[in-house]
Amino acid sequence: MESQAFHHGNLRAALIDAGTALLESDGPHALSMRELARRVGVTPMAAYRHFADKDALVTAIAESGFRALAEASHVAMPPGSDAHLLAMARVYLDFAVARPAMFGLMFAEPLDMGRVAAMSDAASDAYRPIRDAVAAALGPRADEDKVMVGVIRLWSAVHGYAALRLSNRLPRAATVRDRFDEVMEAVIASLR
Amino acid sequence: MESQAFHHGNLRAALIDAGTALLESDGPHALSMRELARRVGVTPMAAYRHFADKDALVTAIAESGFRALAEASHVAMPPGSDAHLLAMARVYLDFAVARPAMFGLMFAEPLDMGRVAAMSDAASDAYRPIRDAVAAALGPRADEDKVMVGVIRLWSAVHGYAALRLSNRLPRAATVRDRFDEVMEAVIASLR
DNA sequence: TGTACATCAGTGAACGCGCGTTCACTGATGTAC
DNA sequence: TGTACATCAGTGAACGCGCGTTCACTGATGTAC
Repeated sequence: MESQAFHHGNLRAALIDAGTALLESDGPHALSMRELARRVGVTPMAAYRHFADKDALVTAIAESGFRALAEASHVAMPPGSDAHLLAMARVYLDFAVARPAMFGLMFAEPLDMGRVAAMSDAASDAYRPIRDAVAAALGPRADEDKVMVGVIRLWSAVHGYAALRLSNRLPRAATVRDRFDEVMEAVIASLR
Repeated sequence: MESQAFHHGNLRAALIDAGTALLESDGPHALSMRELARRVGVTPMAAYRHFADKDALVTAIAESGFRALAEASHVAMPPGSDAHLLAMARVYLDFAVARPAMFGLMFAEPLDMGRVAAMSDAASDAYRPIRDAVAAALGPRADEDKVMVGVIRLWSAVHGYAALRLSNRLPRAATVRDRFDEVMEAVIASLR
């Protein structure tokens, strides 16, 4: 794929990929239209053929993060079991640890979910596995309201742990995986 | 305090205050040495008499946020009770909701706690009330390790809820205060 | 199968801007005698 | 109490930079006939 063609072929995807890489290696401040165009080997203005402005590109990058997270959340394991919930929690934490800048970007702004439809969809895709897993764990007798509270309890705990760990605000001893498992098991056990 | 004096008098504090205000009104991107100097009515270079560089100023602003949070965390209530823990959780959430940009800044970077001593102190001040409250709730028989796990469970839940709420990732119905109380009560009840 | 031409996806130069920070300086303050 | 002078806390002009975005353009592609 190194043709010198005038037409790039898949510039949109290439920009998002370059953005994802740059985000992780140099942080969110490094994300710029010019630098991404440079990395993809294209004129700054070429990006504007695919994104209305910088904000649109950044949003698309965050969106791709949500999609990756949603994909990783499909854990092959009997749904409804405690082990299933724990496995999903681990996926979430592992994602945050492996891609801290992306994780930060995804939750950085109150990205107006109404305005950016695709973003909203991607985020929902990430939300659904959690919801379904909790619903399965609580059993068919739990109504939607109970499921929602369960989701919030679990998600808050996992997200909070991940966020605090990334920002180095947790006591040292807490950052090893076993501590995470211990904490999550307690949360999960208390869910029903 | 509107003297036209050559010497400002308390430039350092004025810059931090202006930064706090600007942060909340215009977001973290708006924080700049030049703009803050402008707002305080001083030459851009004057700020460098008090801060080595921009990073130092921003860190000082985040630090002031931690101090404000720590101060607000001194809840007048019998320590050790569930109500005390719930009240502290509310303080945390209220802080995040009232000052979302500050909250974001405080946890934005893995602010190298070793490098910036004052920052580390301020963050510790914010941590201690939580720790003490959990220790009181668990009683004197709980060893330090047990307390730590309790702190992580509570803090993760509160922080995660706050972070998710600020980024608009929670289901709508979950954002009202009653839902928060419900969730936190469940967490607190399951602590011991 | 061949060609005209509309459309698509880039180029390239330029703009105005605000930023962090440098440098050399000067007015205000406070302390030693 | 008065004054010399070191130090402190600002000024003011300038730098170089990278950015987002504008404008007018041109080469490549693919479709209609």
